[in-house]
Amino acid sequence: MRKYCDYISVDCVIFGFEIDRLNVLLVDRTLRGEGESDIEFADHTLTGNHIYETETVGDAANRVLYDLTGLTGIYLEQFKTFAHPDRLKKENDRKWLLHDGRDPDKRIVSIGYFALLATQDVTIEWKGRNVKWVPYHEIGELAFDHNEILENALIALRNKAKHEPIGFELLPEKFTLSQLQKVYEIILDTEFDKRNFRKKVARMKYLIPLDEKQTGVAHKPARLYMFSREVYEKTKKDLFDFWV
Amino acid sequence: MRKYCDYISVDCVIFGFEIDRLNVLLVDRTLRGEGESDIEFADHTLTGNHIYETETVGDAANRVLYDLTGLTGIYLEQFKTFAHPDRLKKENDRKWLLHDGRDPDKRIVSIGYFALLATQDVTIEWKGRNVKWVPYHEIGELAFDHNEILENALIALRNKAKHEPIGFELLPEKFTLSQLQKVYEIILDTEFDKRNFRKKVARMKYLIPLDEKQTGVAHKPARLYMFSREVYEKTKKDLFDFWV
DNA sequence: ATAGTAAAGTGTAAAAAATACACTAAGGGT
DNA sequence: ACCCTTAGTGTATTTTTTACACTTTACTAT
Repeated sequence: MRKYCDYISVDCVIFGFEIDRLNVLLVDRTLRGEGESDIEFADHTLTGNHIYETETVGDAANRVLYDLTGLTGIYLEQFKTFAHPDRLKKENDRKWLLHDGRDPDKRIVSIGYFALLATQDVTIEWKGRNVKWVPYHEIGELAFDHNEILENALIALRNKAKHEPIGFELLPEKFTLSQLQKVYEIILDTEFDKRNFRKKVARMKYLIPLDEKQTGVAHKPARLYMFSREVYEKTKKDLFDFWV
Repeated sequence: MRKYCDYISVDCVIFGFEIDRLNVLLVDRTLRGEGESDIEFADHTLTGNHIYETETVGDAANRVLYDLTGLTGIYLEQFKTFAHPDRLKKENDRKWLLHDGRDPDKRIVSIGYFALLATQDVTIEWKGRNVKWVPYHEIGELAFDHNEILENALIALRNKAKHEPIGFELLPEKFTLSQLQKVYEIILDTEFDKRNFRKKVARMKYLIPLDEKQTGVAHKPARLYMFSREVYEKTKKDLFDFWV
């Protein structure tokens, strides 16, 4: 059996977009005592794990993602590493570490990744685990230093989204322009004018209009679009955005 | 005496700009045998060190920077973490690790930082160490995985430079517009039209023109400018650069 | 003093992009 | 047939980008 490296871990901030919300996949940790309703302690954490001794960190992040969602090939990006000497020294942290059979005194490096996917891509059967989608703005205090990791993930996501077309990763393969606009409005916490937004994206050749329309909606169905990574790679200008 | 944490290290890619070159501060490692000119093995590495058991990673990076340059308050940014299981398994790596009294079989996480400063800010007395400036394009094969770390540092620097005003960090406190233009041309490996560049930066209020001119040049002396971080923080738009 | 030289500094016209703004079209639900 | 909801579209104005070449200034060498 493969052994874990007991001082390197990955934490994945799994973002999932849904209609008009940005969700994060959290692990619901509830320890019960003797009686069924007798909660000893409860906490939420990001998804994460130690890495195997011979595994790359990227592979470990993909493994965590797969174990919790059943998905592969998901957009995943390393954004920051957390190694503060006191990062696992909050009130309950010691309890959880002991409960997980980890050495609570060991200094653990956690390498942060964020993942992007459409909430509905995680199917019911996987949701049965002790894992759940929580809207970003409703996330309270998390165990360990996971609030800090989460904040940094959102900052990284924002910065990336401003300069590279990754909003698509949060949508199903086929999407409408209104959905795309909403993704950016939510990530960047702003609003765009519909006509100007469309004028702008119309210039991006990697946004492919399909001969297909939305179905099952109680209003004029919108045209569907796809993102073409190939066209993007070919046409992206290595632009000097300059500092503003 | 403080103990090192033997599995966490920082590597600093220290960029220094000079006239029309981007330099990197490298450690010259040459081991001699019995005779003085009898080189056993020689290599170059980035600057780095293990972190102390109770030290933050950022403090460790600043410490490395201080030990090698005597400078404090330098622009420093974490850009990526390297933890591949085989990252210290090249030909000579084992020799160096043993030579440094490190366990060659231990998997070591290295957290990468890049630092920006003006080459001339590193004074002669510090240069006496086994450390030297090497122009980026003249850097050959480095020990360990340091070429990979270096490449990633440059990519991170480029991306950052496109979207945030950090070119100033590579210049002395007072600089000319031509120097600023050169910095960006070198970092981004491109050329700008002088008039258009000036028109563009003229809009940035945090670029403060001084009532001072260059001295000691054999041509029309240029006006000097300063970067005002305060004005920048106040006036920066949280702009949607959008993806191109 | 004069001429040479090296980089500084400056303007304009044309094209492209950003901004502000409001109505009609289409389809499903009742 | 009517209503509800979202899709989809155009124009005028301002701002930004782009392409492009000559004059100015201070020092240097004679």
